[in-house]
Amino acid sequence: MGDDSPSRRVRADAERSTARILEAAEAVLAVDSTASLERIADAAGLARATVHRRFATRAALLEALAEQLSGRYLLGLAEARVKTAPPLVALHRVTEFVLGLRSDHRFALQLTEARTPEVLDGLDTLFARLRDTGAVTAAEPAWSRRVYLALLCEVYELPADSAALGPGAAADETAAKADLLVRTTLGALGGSHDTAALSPSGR
Amino acid sequence: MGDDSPSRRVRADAERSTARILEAAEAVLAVDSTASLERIADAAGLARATVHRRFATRAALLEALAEQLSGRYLLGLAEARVKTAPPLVALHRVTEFVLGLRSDHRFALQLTEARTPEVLDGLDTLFARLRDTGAVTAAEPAWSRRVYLALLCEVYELPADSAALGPGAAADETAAKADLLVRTTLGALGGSHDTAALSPSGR
DNA sequence: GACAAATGAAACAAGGGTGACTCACTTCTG
DNA sequence: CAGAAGTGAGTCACCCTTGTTTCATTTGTC
Repeated sequence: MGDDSPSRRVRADAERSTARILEAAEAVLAVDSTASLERIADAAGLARATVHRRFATRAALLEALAEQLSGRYLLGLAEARVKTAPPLVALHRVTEFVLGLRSDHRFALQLTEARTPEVLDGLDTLFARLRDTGAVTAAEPAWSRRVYLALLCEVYELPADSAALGPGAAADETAAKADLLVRTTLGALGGSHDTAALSPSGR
Repeated sequence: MGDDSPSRRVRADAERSTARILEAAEAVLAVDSTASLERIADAAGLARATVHRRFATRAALLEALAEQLSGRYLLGLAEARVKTAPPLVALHRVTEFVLGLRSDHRFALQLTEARTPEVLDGLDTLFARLRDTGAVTAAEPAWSRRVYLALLCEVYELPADSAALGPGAAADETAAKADLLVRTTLGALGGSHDTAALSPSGR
């Protein structure tokens, strides 16, 4: 799916343009999901015609964007060893990974096509394992996943100096947010509050 | 603000039209917030011209819609005695009231103008009182409010037969959802899990 | 029943977004 | 350096939405 036959070469700056378009699209659409292609092109520092050359239609651009976002999430799930690592550890790792992304998650999660079945399945198996461990009371993984994602958006948009993050949050914002999100999610889902065993000494 | 001078009479069917427009707008815009006025008019069973007669511009319609929604929330807060009743009871009452509304809350909460300062303040004082009671650990009412509203959307969209609602949910769906939401919120915010004292025998 | 209010249908102009195309120009790559 | 790939700027047609207006018709209300 990557390189073609040697006959047709893809120039380096063309790929750079594509990346810049996707980047700009994510930033602009996060603010206003109805923004015109021209505004996206401006944000990317390119002409609108160039956007059309990369992505034939607006829908194609959105699709590519969704695919990219889904890919990032999948990578995070894989790196966290969602299926094998101790579920609490995996949850923490996924959370830190996702919060570390520059994506605007409220936008990303609204993008229907970004919620790939694979991503959802990954989270669901994680929450199923958390339930089997007893870390979570909620029976339905799908429900747990929804709660987690909803809280993810709220935590993500939390200002860095919020008191909700606890003391010393400025030191490592992402870690503090991950702690808060894990704690809040487990509490919401009726877990036994043993999260202290996770955050303290280790890192 | 209701009746005018006797000189100008507002016919009954006109008010009915206005109500139908707002109703249809809420339903249609909840699905697609960029839906055209024509689709709203169709859903209301009226001509687009009539919509324009009631609301000069699209913005005016949205504003009226937001005002209506905000009014409903304010009514719920008032009826729950947010400022005087025992906070846990008030929280439960607000929740039941809001879940009983036919509004699509995910849409309503996205509608910026519907989040009136009054509504936000009402919730914030409620969560401040919950914190003072010890029912909630989270220090910042604003954070508690955000968590509550985020979970509200998820609970609201939960299918009636979801296992997350627990046994016997079909009996009174709204009550079951309210229980779930209160329990989940208090858990998320680190409350002492004494919610059993609320739901069982009373109602 | 009479009068005024309200509506439906239709046409209209204005504005904006999308997508396709051309052509001159710049920038990579071999 | 030479040719090909990529880009910018401009134009064009098309469609959809918004907002306005007109006129015949229906519907409340007194």
